[in-house]
Amino acid sequence: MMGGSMADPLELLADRLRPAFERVAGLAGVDPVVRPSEHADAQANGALPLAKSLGRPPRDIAAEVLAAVEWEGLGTAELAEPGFLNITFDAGWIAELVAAVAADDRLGVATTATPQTVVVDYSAPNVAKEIHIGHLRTTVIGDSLVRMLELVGHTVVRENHIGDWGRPFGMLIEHLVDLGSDRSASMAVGDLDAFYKTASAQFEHDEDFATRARARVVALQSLDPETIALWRSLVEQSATHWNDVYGKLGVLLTDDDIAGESRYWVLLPEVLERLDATGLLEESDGAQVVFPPGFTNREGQPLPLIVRSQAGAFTYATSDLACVLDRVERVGADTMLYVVGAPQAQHLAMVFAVAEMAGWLRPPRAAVHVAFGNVLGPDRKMLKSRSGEPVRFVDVVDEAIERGVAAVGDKNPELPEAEQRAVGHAVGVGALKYADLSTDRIRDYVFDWERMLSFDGNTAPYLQYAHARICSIFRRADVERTSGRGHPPTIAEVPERALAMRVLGYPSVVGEALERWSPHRLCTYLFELASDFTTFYEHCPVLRTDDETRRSRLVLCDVTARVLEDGLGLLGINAPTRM
RNA sequence: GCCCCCGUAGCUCAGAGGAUCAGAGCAGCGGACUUCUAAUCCGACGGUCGCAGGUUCGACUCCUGCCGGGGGCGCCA
Repeated sequence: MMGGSMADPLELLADRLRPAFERVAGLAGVDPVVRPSEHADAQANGALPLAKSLGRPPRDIAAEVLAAVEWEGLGTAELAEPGFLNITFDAGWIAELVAAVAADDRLGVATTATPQTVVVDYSAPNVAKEIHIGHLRTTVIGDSLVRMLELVGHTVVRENHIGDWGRPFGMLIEHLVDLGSDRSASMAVGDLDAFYKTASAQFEHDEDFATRARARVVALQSLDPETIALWRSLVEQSATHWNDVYGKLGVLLTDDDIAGESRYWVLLPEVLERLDATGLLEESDGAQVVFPPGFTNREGQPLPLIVRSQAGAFTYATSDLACVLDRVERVGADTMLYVVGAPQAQHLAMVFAVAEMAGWLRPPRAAVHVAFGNVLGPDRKMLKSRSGEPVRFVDVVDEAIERGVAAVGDKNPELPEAEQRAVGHAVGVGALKYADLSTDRIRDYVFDWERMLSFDGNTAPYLQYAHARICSIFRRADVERTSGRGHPPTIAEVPERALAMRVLGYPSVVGEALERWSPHRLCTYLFELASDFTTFYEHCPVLRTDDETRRSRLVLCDVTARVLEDGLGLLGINAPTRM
């Protein structure tokens, strides 16, 4: 799934060293273990692990490799004890690579040699329920993965697995009926949670209502036209609500991506039949179950995946299995990503295990749980509103935008008002998304407006600011951004070299982020890139220097800004040209 | 009780293909604005990488056991 690179000096170095290591070792497939180094541009550690198997001192191996490699045009290498090779690249070589990247619309990011169809399951709000802070991570992480996968050339199928089916819909529809169809239209703008709660409370306390609700479930499942119409209106009005959030947030999901539970419902009997046909289905306490090996319950007994309850109802496990079948057989998915919270790990592991047992999920076809931790409040507990309710997603996005606009207006009051709003929107939403994406997804993270909106440190505004400064340089320079592309810059000063090297690492980082399904890898890189740029900016005048240096540095500025913009784009974050 | 995840500087977090990785940002301290946007930069300070063992030439990184925090564990999704 790697993105791959055409210009990463570390990869090119590894390619150059590998044959030498293999020759010296007399083995194939030797890893030269090339890494960034503090003592040079790169180090090759490959001699160390080889020492034991070859029974030779690592320094002898390294010395032999050093002698066997053609260094001309690439750089110089030194041997360091006990067997490292420290490599310093020729400035001219780095400059040529930068020129190649700058001339490339893709900034060196190659398309994959093995394009796949990848289903990305993310966001998953519920019909007639408020979309809340708990949906932030899945939405933002999933969207970023979609963008990265598309960039490297995979066919991506977004699936928004909304909760739009099941028992609760009896009471929800009955409540809608009670409100009257004329009032139903206003539900979307009202409080969805209030709607759900009222229905739920009435279900518990009003026996008549509960009876109607139960009957309504039956009507729904027999696809009674009137009931379906009511159901559809609930779905549509809820969609309006979350589409509002998606729109403000700048998320790719549309109504076309909706693949809710209702879609899989018709496949449930087939799931059972097919499980039965494979002989996996067992009866346990009156329920139909499958026992995937390796899972135990409280008593240490085998833990079943229940696909049909005692009462004869299908479960969400059945639905998830149907989902696997659909994605494999209809969509033709090679890889299925489930961007779902970490607590679901066991459930998903069991579903995947059963799908494998049934032969629906044979390697290399793979299902991956892209798990993530919680969003925590300042008290380090799950973020809640003051009333103890989950925080509404729309409120968070609105506040982010408000804060972003306020910050921009505060820092740059000269900006025309319309631009202040647009830039503020990008800054606020960027800050929100970046705060979420920049932490290793498996961990919980602490939600903090102050920190995410700070212009210092590893934040979106800092990256956006670096980008805007570069754009400002070009406005002042009054030259076309494209003018220097393809011309090798002069790599003389330390900050120029550091910046150039960093730029060249972009494709590998995209590959790494995809390999681990971890956008935060890309965030770390972009922060380092922005830091390298500001150091360069402080120490290397671009405009106030001789023409030749100016031309050279503008090349670095241009390519840096493009990597920043492109990288932020992969995170779903806009890079304004002015802040 | 069993299983999963997390534990790195005062705070928030990187680093997990073993070695030349003890890192960044923030806060605090000391500097740098007749600016290419100081929304920034530079410097010093700051940690027995939860604890204890083990494997190895070498462990923040791998293994085992503890401790602490969070989560999951049959008919809700």
